Amino acid sequence: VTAPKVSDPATSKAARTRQRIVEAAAHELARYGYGGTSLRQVAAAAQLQLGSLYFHFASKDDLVAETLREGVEFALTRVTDALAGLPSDASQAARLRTAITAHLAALHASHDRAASVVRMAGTLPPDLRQEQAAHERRYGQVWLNVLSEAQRDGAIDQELDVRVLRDILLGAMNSTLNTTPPADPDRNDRVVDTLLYLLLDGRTEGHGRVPADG
Amino acid sequence: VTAPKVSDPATSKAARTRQRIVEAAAHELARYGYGGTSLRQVAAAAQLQLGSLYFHFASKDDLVAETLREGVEFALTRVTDALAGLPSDASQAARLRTAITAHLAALHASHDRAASVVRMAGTLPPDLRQEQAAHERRYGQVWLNVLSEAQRDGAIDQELDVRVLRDILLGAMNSTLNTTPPADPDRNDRVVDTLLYLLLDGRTEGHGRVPADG
Amino acid sequence: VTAPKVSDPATSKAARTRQRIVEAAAHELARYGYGGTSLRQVAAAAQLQLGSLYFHFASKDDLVAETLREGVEFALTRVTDALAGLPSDASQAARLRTAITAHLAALHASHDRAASVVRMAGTLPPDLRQEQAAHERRYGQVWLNVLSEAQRDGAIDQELDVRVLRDILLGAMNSTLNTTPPADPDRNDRVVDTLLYLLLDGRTEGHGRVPADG
Amino acid sequence: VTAPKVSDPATSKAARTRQRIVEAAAHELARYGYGGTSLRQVAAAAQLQLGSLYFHFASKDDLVAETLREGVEFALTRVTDALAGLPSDASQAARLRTAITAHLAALHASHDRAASVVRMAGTLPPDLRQEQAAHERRYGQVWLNVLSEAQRDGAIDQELDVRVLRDILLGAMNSTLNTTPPADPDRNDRVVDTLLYLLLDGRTEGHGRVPADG
DNA sequence: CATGAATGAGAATTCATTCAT
DNA sequence: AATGAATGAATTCTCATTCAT
Repeated sequence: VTAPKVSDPATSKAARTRQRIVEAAAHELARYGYGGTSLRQVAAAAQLQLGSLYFHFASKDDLVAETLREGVEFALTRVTDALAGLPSDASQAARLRTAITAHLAALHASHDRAASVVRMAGTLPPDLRQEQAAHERRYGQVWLNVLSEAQRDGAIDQELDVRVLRDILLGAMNSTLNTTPPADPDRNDRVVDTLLYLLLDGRTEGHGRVPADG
Repeated sequence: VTAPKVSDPATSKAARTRQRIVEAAAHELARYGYGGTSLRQVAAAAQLQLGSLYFHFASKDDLVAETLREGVEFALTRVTDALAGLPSDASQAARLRTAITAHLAALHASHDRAASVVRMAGTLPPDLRQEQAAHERRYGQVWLNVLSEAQRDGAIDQELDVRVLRDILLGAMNSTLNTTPPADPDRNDRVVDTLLYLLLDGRTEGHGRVPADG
Repeated sequence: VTAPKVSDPATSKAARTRQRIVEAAAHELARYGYGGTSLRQVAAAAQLQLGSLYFHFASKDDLVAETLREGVEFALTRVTDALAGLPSDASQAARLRTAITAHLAALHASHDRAASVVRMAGTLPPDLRQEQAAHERRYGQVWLNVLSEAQRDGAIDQELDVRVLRDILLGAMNSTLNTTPPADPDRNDRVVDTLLYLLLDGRTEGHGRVPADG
Repeated sequence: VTAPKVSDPATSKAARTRQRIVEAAAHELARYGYGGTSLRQVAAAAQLQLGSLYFHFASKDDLVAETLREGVEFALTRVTDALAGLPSDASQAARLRTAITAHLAALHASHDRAASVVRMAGTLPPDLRQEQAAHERRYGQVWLNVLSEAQRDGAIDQELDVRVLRDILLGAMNSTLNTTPPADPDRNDRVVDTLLYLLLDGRTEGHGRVPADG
C-alpha cells in the first residue's frame, strides 16, 4: 500500500520540507545572527543539500524574511490565544501575568521560532530590517493594548507612559534569552513574578496568579 | 638617523591608529554583528588598507575582543565615576537614577563603544562569547551592588530577587538601543523616569532626581 | 482504458511540444550563446517545467544539436526551394539575387531558427562544434554550386577564388544579424543590392532583380 | 642585487599581472563566449588563484569590459598606424589594401585580443552590449572614413551605399575567424585579394598591392 | 507526458589572513 | 607602520541532471 495521493497543501512533502528549513534557519539565526548564519549550515540542519534550499526559497533573504514572519506569528498567536483563553472576568493582574508568561514561553520554546526574531534583529540588512520593524509594530500594538487596558482599570499607575513601559517590558523579557541559563527553567517564573511586582507596585497579593488547573 | 622620539606610549602614532581601528570596529559591529562585519569595512572606516590592520591586531577575534573589552570598560567607568561623583549622603533613589542615566548615556554615546557590546553580543562565536560573559559578570556585579545596597536601605522592596531585578533592568535599558529613535533624545529621560518609578514603587516624589547643578 | 489515439506522429502532442522546445531554444541560444542559455529559461519559454524537457531531449547538448540541425535545415530549404521556384531560363544574376534574398530572409525570420546557428556558433563546446562544422560544409556546398555555376556562365569574374568568395559572402550576409536594426527591414534589401553590385562588378542593370509576381 | 624599487606604473607588478589576466580572458572569451567563460579558467590561464583576480578587477563584467576595450583599441591602433605609415601619395587602392590587411592581421594575431571582441560580441549581457556598441561605432567610423574617401576619389563606385558597404566588409573580414583554418595562413592573403577585387570592380592591376620592401 | 523535489558540481564573489617590500 | 599583492576557504546562488509519482 502506498501513501495516499491526495494531500492537503499544508502537509505536502514540500510544505514539510519547507517547515524543516525554517526551523533550522531559526535555530542558526538565533545563534549566529544574519551574517553569521550560512545556508550550508541551515541545509545540513534541515537534512538537505545546499542547492535544494533554492527549490523552496528564492534567496537567503527570502528565507530569513519567512523565519522572521513565522517567529512573530508564533509569539503573537501564543499571547493572544492565552489571553483569549482567560475567563471574561479575569483581573488585569491575571491578564498581565498571562501575557507575560506566554511571551516568555514562546521566546524560550525549544524550536527557536520566536527567539530567532529577537536574537537576529540587530544584525539584519536594511531591507529585512524594514520588514522586521513592521512585524514589531504589529506585535507592539498588541502589548500596547494590554497595558493600556490595565492602566485604564487602575492596575497600572496613571502616571506611567504606557508606550515607554511597553518597550521596557519587552526589552526586559527579551533579555531573558541571554540571562536565563538553559538549566534553570524556574528562572522564568521568577522573572514573571518580578515583572508583575514592578508593574503592579506590589499592591496585589499573588499578583494575578491563576490557579494551575481550573 | 633621526632622533628617537620619546613619546607617551598612549599617544604614540600606533596607539592612535589602534584607537581609530577599535572605534571603527565598534561602529561596524554594532550595526552588522560579528558575522556581518568585514575587516575591509573596518579598515576603510579607519582610513587604512586592509593589510595594515594586522600590524595592530593579530586577528579579527583579537580586534573584536578588544572592542568588547573597551566597550564594557567604557560603560563601567561611566557608571562608577558617576556614582563616585555623588555626595556621600545621596539617597538611594539618587544613586539609582545616577547609575541608570550613566548607563544609558554610555549606550547611546555617538561612538558606539558600549552599544557594540550589546548589539553584537548575540552573534559572537563561542570563544568570544566566553570572554563576553566574563565582562558581563564583572559589570553585572557592579549593578548587583547598587541594587543590593538600595534594597538594604529599603528603597527597593525586600521581596524582590535582586539578581533577577538586575537582569531585567539591564535588559530593559539595553533594549533602548532598538527602541529609541535617533531623533528623540528626550526619550531616554522618560525611560529613566519610568524605570525609577517601577523600581521605587512610585513612592518617592521626584524619584531621586538631582538638581542640575550643585 | 482510453481508446488509443491514432495520430500522425508529426503532429502528435509530443511532436508539437518538442517543436515548441526547439523554437524556445533557438530563441535563447541566439541571444545568449551556448554557455549563457539555461534550460530553465528554455523550459519557461516553452511553457514547461524544467524537468519536462528531459522527456523530449536527453541532454542540453542533444537539444542544442537538434536546434542547430533544424536551423541549417531551415535555411537550406528556403534557399533551395527559392532557387527551384525560378524559371529554368533565369539569369545567373537572378539566381544569385534569389539565393541571397532567401538566406537573409531565413536569417531574419522571427523565430530565430537560422539566426541561432550563426549566433551561437562561436560559443559551442568541441563536440557540438564538430557537428556544426558538418552542417556548414553541407550548406556551404550549396552555395559553392550556386557561385561556381555563375562563374562558369561568366556572371562572376573568372579570376576570383570561388571558395573564398563563398566564405566572404556568407560572412557578410550573416553579419547583418548584428548590423541590421530591427526597425529597418529595408536595410536587408540594400544589402542584397550592394552584394550583387559587388559580385557582378556593377555590370548588370537591375542586377537580376525579378519582377514581383510572374 | 634586488630589482629596482622605482618602476613606472605601466610596468609595475600589478600592471603586468593585469595584462596577463586580460590576455587570458581574451583567449577564453574568444573560444567560449561570455556565458561559457569561467573566471576559474581565466585565473588558471593567468597563473593565478581565482580569488586573486578580484584584486585587479572588481567583477567579471569589469574584466570583460576591459578586454573588449583593449581588443578594439588593438585593432584600431593597428589599422590607423598602418594607414599613417603609408606615403602621403598612396593610392586609394593601396590604402584599402593596407587597412584590410591590418584588420585581418589584428583579428588573427595569436593573442586573441581583437578576436575576442568579434567572437563574444553576440553573447554579451545587456550592460556590456551597450559598451561594445559604443566601441564598434568608433571603429566603424574609421572604416567609414576610409571607404568614403575611396569613393570620393572614384576608387569605389558612386552608386554604392558606403555604410552598407562598411558593414558588409567588416562582416566578411570578421567571418574569417571561423573560416580560416589555423594551418593556412596564406588564406588571409587570398581574402584580401578577393575583397579588393570586389571593391574595386577588378579595375586596378595589382589592386594597390604595395611593394614588399621600400 | 508532465511535474515536483532533490542533487552535486560549479558559477561569481567575499572573506580573513599572509608576507615581501 | 603601512601597503600591495596574493592566497584558499567560504559565501550565495545557478546549473544540468535525475527520478519517483
